[in-house]
Amino acid sequence: MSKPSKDLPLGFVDRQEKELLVRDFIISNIKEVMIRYGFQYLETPSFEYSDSIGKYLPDKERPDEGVFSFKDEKKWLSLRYDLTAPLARYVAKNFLEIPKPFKRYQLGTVWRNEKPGPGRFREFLQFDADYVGTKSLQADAELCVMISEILEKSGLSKSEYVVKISSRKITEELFKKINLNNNQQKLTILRALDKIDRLGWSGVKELLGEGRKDKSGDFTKGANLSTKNIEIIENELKKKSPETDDLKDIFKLFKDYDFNNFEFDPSVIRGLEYYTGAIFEVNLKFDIKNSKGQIIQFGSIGGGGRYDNLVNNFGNYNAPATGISIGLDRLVYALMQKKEFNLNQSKPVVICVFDKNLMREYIKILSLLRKSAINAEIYPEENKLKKQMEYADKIKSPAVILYGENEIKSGKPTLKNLNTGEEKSIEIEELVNEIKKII
RNA sequence: GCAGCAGUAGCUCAGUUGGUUAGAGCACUAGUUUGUGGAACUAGGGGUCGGUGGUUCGAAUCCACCCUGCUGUACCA
Repeated sequence: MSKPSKDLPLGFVDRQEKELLVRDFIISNIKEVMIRYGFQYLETPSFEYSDSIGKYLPDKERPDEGVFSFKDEKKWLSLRYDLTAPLARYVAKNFLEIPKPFKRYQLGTVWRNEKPGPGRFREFLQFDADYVGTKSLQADAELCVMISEILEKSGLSKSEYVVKISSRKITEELFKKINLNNNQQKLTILRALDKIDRLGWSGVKELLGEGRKDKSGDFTKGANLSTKNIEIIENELKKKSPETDDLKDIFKLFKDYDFNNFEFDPSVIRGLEYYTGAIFEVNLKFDIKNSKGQIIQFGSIGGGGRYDNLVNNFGNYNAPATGISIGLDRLVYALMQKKEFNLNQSKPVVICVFDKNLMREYIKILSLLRKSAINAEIYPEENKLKKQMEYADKIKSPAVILYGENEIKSGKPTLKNLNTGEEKSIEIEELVNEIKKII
């Protein structure tokens, strides 16, 4: 009989305490900022009906790739791939009850059924803040300011990240200018423009024209634009300041907020078709390495934008909205390379067991310590002292308490400081004070 | 999906032009110390050499296919 595999499915990972503590630290910053900015906390389920999260199901055995799905009785269910679509569904469902505008934030795991890349997994934690029910660009501006406050609280300096901003309106006007109506072609163009930072203008121009062969030999079909139109696009997108009203307004607001860690970048596209206005992307400005020390194409750690029609997809309510999300695990991954976090939670003092018949005494000491808010535990069984010491050392315990034959006579346990190795004989009543000196 | 690289102990890796019984460091277990961790010393356990098939007297080593991982590229509502 073959044993169960200890491998994990592609793109899924175990996450250990060191990483989780950094993540918790960031989450606590997020919550603090969210409360300060007046966002309310929401949780929606992991599964939604597949059509609710934006996947249209063809008459096939399985829904399209990209999401994890299964068929429940008659309907297809899918694990959510982001938190924005569930929000739109929630707003449409509860439209009459919720405040307008509705500001909500959410932390939740999302799943994507696609090939994982460096720092990208098929299961990851996302943070998402949205502002539903207002067209005001003050909402968009505030989201950028807010995200930057979270990043800086979490340890990034202004020179280490930047919020890039563009607007769907820029490309729309561009399409008018070159008289383009073909939706498929528009998509191809947007995808091409999205790659400027990686491929540079030369690569992008190939993609706008006939196509591009990458170094792996794979050929990507282009948008087949004329040389003249490609030139128009290049000229428009090389402009250093925006000409659309929405961005002009947002930039004015940034000034009022005294926020300046942003960059106008018309190549920010974000692929998503539902964006209708401003688009944001949060980028790190330092190199990220993998476990082998190679510098990798890390991409952005988050982004968002205005999506004025998404809620309307679910019904008759009209709720313009704007939102931003951060991939928390990616942020943690990057942050841990940049900074030493000293977030080790204080480990328990270990009470060694010399004789299981003395358990009553050990538990007395244990209770005393725990009541005084000292993390403590009893080694679970009678064992060689060496074993118990090794255990305490392994978990980085600050101290052990020895209470055996020798100590029982005087009634005074020995407290051993595991950093210095120093041992002291101490009255039980004084243990708490002595331990507090150590930790 | 396409392409490049890789897969040898729990981890990091060595293994010569194909040649007996496949190694090292770290980790692990036991002991030196039956009441003392982190250091040292001694001993020990642990491998379908990613898998399957082929070439060969003989394969970790060569060939084919497959699987897995990494990196790039494509896609990402």
